[in-house]
Amino acid sequence: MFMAQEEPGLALGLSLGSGAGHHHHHLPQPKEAVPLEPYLSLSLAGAGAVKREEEERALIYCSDDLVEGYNSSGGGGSRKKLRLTKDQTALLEDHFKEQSTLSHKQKASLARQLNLRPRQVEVWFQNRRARTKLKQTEVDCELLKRCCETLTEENRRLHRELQHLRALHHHQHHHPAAAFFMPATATASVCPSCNGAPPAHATDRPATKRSFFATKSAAC
DNA sequence: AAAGCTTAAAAAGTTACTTCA
DNA sequence: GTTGAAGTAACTTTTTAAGCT
Repeated sequence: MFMAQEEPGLALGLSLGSGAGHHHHHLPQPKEAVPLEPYLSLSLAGAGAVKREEEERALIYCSDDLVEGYNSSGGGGSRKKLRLTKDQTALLEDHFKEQSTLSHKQKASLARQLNLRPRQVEVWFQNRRARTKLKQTEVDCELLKRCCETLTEENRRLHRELQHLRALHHHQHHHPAAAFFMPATATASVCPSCNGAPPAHATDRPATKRSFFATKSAAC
């Protein structure tokens, strides 16, 4: 289903009517109200050259945004992109650490603090969640790779041991007295990487996507 | 109770822009 | 100055979950 986005131009028209009230979850609700004041980036005391440059960038973006919008579909102008300042990102990160999703109230409050639109805060959180997930997937992937390497090596070792035992068996068959000198090489009975734990699939139903890595990391 | 519809929110996927080596 | 890769803000589409009829 297509969801209408919050267009800056549209927001200007709508923002006169409704305030940023709290809405009930999953009930039809009006478009989120957007503050009328210009969206300026954070300006903090003692800003250095780099910071001033960042702020200027955000300022240019924001004023354009108010005047003509930034959607690439509009008026031939290309979509402009804001780079959030370090302070803005830091505050967003702080909130993300506490909670990876936001209520309407939290979003509005954070947007006010940062002088951003609620939509920008929302997008930042969406992207941040995606980055977190991607990073976790990479970690999981690395874990599985290592697990695979360990098991491959173990498999090789067991094959060698099996060959050795077969050779011994053959030797004993032809020279029964040699059994007294059999070395104690037959040691492996449990996968060392699983540390004796019963395999997850022995008792569980097929793992869901979400639970798969949880069981995997416990075993390997 | 079950089925189908509607809605908002989140996830997934994509585009466009910036920065840096 | 140019180029390509990486990072990310902003966007679109798809999926999910909940409420209602």
